[in-house]
Amino acid sequence: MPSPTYQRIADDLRRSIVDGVLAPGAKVPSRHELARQYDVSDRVAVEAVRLLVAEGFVEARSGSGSYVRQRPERQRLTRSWYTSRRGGSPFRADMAAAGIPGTWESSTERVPMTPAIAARLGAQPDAPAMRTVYTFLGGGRPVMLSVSWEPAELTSGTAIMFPEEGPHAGKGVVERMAVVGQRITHAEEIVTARPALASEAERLNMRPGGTVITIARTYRTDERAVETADIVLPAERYAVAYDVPVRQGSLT
Amino acid sequence: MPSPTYQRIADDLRRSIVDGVLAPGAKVPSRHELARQYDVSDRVAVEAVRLLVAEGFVEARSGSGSYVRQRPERQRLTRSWYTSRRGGSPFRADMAAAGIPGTWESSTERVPMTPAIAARLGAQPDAPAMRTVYTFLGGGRPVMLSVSWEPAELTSGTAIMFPEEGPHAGKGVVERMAVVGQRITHAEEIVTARPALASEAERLNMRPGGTVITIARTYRTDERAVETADIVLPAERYAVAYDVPVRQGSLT
DNA sequence: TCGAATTTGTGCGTATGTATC
DNA sequence: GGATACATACGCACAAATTCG
Repeated sequence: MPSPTYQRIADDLRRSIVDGVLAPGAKVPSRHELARQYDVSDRVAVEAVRLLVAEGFVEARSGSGSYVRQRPERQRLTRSWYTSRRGGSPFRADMAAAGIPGTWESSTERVPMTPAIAARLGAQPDAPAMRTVYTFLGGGRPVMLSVSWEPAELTSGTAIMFPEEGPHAGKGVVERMAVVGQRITHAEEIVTARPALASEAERLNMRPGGTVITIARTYRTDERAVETADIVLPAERYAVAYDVPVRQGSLT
Repeated sequence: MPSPTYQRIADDLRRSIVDGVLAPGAKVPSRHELARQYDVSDRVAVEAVRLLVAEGFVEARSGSGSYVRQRPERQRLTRSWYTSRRGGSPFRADMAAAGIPGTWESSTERVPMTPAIAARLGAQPDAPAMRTVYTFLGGGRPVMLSVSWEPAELTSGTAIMFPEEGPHAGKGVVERMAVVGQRITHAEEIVTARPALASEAERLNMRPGGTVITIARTYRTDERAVETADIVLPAERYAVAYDVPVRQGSLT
């Protein structure tokens, strides 16, 4: 069972691209040319190029041509405890490491928890929560989305009720929760990847169908979960770095 | 600028799927039916369904029909130090947690380091290394790939030269390196996601174009890097979990 | 500024092969 | 074996964007 023709053409072009024969920015043969070169109908050439576009190798500009995409360099997001020291935000520290000014916009609302969030926070479904929606900006452009949930029970009526208002704004969850006596000792982060939702792709300036990394983060004290967030970032532009301490098994 | 017809059809179907109107396993209208319903050519219906297939919402079975795919449940891979205790392998522990027997195949060769690997290990390019290629199996099926590199200088001529042979086979890097006096204290893991290479998709039983999570892991002592590995797993079937210790800033 | 050529995006109708039921 | 459905392919057409003389 031979590969279909459009696959074979796509394979040829893909190899040329990864081998550098077709450099980033270079023009991919137009569909007329491909059709001629491979002696096929123009529709087949269209399918081949369409595949490469879906894979992110090629960017097609209507009226102009199709060009080899330059993949952006991946920026590293450090997700370890020591970036949250010094009262700064981890996000700002990461951006600073890349020489980019990091800022964010947010809005907070009091809403009932969804069932999934309630499970993560160990609360009753529909328990009241403060939900804060963040858009993180690197150099003014949106680069990361996050939705954070805190049990209203913990913060209602305190100075940290609204995460991004008051004297503790922008200080990070660990310091804020300390204000109400919650001593966070660790965070759980569950990382995976999936296709971007249409709304996410639009907000993050991604091509539709691109993939995002998601991090489900839950901050905990030794007793309970005090905050959980869903973080979304474009997989093409980011990698997340963890430092995992290794304890030698002294009992073996 | 109205969306093209095939997009509109795909949008309708996608919404039906995520809303549950079309349940997993349900049959998607055939292209003839779609063409009739939307009063378009069958080619347009083909494009619409093809899009959903590429997005992973639909599985097309030739001769039978197109069906709503049920997304597999994500299995959690715990990547924290405490799973490596007790002399077992972290992978086997994770699989056991899911009730699946975990095994692996491997082969080891002495080869020079690639430039990228040498940089990760802090070695000269082309320095000799022991490279071990793993295929991890869950219930007999391949679920994870990994390529591990160790500086030959550390293990040459010792009992742990071949990671999967001898008395220390299958014990994990931490215990093996302890045998040659290397006390591993932490691991760095850099996580990201990208489209699967054709060879990876085939080995992992993924659909072509699917996305994989990659983990670049480096084990270190306090002095140096002693092992590094590239781990590849299907994003649809896995999530990786980290437990991040949080140190309260006592100096602030 | 205009207009022609090029290129992509989308669409139509048809045809053939093959897998499934 | 026949009906159905998907996969691939051909050839053509037109709109919109871009390029360039």
